[in-house]
Amino acid sequence: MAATMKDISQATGLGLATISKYFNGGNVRERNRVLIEEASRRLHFTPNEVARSLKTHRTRAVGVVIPELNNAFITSIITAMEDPLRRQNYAVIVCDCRSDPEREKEAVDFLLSRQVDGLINMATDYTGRHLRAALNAGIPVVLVDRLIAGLEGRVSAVVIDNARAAESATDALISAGHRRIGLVLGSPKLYTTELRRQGYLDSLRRAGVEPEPELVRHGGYTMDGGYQAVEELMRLSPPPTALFITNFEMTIGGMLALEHMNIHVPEDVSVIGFDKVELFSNLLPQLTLVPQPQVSIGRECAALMLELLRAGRERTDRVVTLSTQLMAGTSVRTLTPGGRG
Amino acid sequence: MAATMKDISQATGLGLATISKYFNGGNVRERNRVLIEEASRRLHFTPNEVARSLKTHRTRAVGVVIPELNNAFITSIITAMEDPLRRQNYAVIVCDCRSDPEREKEAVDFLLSRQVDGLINMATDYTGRHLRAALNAGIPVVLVDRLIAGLEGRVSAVVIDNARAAESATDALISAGHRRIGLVLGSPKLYTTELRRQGYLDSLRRAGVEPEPELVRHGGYTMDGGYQAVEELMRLSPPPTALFITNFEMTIGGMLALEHMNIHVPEDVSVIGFDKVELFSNLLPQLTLVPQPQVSIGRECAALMLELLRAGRERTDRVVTLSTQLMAGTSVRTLTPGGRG
DNA sequence: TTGAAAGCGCTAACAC
DNA sequence: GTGTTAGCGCTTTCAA
Repeated sequence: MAATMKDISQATGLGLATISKYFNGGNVRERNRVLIEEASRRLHFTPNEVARSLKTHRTRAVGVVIPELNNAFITSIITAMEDPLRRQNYAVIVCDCRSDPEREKEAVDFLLSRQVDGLINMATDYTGRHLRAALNAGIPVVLVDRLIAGLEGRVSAVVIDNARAAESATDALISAGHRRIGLVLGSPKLYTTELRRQGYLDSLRRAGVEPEPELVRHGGYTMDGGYQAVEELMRLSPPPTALFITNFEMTIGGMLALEHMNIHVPEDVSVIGFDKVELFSNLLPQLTLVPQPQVSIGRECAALMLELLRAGRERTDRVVTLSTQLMAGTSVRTLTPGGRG
Repeated sequence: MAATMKDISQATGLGLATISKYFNGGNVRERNRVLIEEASRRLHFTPNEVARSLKTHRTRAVGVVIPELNNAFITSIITAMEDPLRRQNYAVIVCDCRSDPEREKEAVDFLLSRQVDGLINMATDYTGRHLRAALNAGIPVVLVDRLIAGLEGRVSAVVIDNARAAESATDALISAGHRRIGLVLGSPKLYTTELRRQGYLDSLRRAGVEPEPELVRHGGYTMDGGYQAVEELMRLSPPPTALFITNFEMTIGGMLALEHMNIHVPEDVSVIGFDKVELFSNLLPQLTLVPQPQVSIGRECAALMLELLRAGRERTDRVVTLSTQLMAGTSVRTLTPGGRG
């Protein structure tokens, strides 16, 4: 059994309150400080966080609920947020819900029963039903990557400028002379999917290009989905002269599809991808893409959460929108004004 | 403030003990069961796990300390272990130490102060110093992927048969007629590195092939490291006729190096890789490799931990070794007996 | 089966 | 600056 403050109290002859105050940064007479430190070392004492939590009603734990742990985009965000949180002595409890709304709700309830001080959530359930209990409990919630309609003002969030990102990518293709631009999106209804669709459509509209439904495909943000979507797009007649693929996995899948179909980039088709994942950036060295700032997203999340936690009841929820910028590679070819074939 | 048992007690007119017993699966009169359930629903009551932990000295939390969260091999193991643990109502607290022994020790201490019931660790510090406090505290420790010399009998572990895996991969190259086999390892001294080296050397020895130090390189298990190691190996004269690359990242890096050097597989050089990561299996479709059973590793870890947790003080630590099996692709070419060039 | 009561290890009044 | 004490929400004897 580990040593308790009582043990330190007995060993030093000091009262419990003094020991407690010492461990909470209070002022203690130099002589007693030494006594306490010595006894603590000798008895391997560390304050029991569980007891502390019960008393203070704060666990110094934040729950993180994500759709999938096995995903480089997500883990790089988590890695980035873990650091500042841990530095403030917060434990991070990660729950992966496999993109299942049912499990997502279970995860939230589970975390609430563990009395986490705050919740960070890349939401699977776009209705936000799973968060109700957390909101009722009054703990701060920070959404990441995806906003939830109807929760405005009740939660904070960190997102990127999805619509603008998609718009400027499409703009780039249009200014290179492309008119027939294939779009590969994630699952319908997902926050990011819809905003990226919006940006694409806005760009087309401004350029006076009539959107063609057959050019828009859903690849479910998976590699297989991307593969299939690109394959289908390139089988159209005429095929698109350019593709905009809106996440990392689908971009990899799409590039594979092109390779297998023996279609060259950018000679036969121009491509703009999404996300830059460290490990694999070398795989697609020359791809023009919209990198997401995962590290900033993660840090911003942590900072926002810490701020909310500090503010307590008087907190003000807010949405942080990070901007992105197209990163030019050599995968976009400028079409000569004359022709298309 | 959330409802407590006291509230339920008042609402139902029952004693605290009865409520508690109900929530711990004890027998309660039917009429009271209904009362309790009704009141709990109405007041949104869930037992406060923190209070429970303080009383029972068990937090139902296990700490997981890993070198890096941003790693597909590791996340697939964690994903696999999270499931069974959560099903038993255990929280999983993951700490990533960035392969820094200092941070690793901090993570262990942090988790101990949170009174985790057990520790799962893919160790960075091969001396095991960081685990001392955990062992003193008497909580079960399960090592994953890497054993630590000197801790035998005091910890459990789940590993693969590294030496045999490397041996059979090398055997395969040797029976295909290769004698000059380049080996790309992780960092020296790491458990897996040394055993894989061992297996390679054993295979050569049995075949009567003199090992050549210049053919063994360390790529630090990173993609860049693999790239560089393979580049160096292929610049030797004569270059090796086959390569055995001992993890996933280095295999990707190595394949890139070969591509950039315009060296074809298997025409110019045979390759056996390591690890199979779902997302990217399609990238190297025909590669002969040694897949690690990440899912089994994760599940086995969870099962072992749950077993140790159940056994309490009378637990018996043990090491689970999972076997691997070479997965044939088309990246190994059989050399004709006559020639080498 | 149920209830009263003690106590897990700590914090925070409050009095000194 | 320090000590005394009540109590956080729960589990667990023990007696009824």
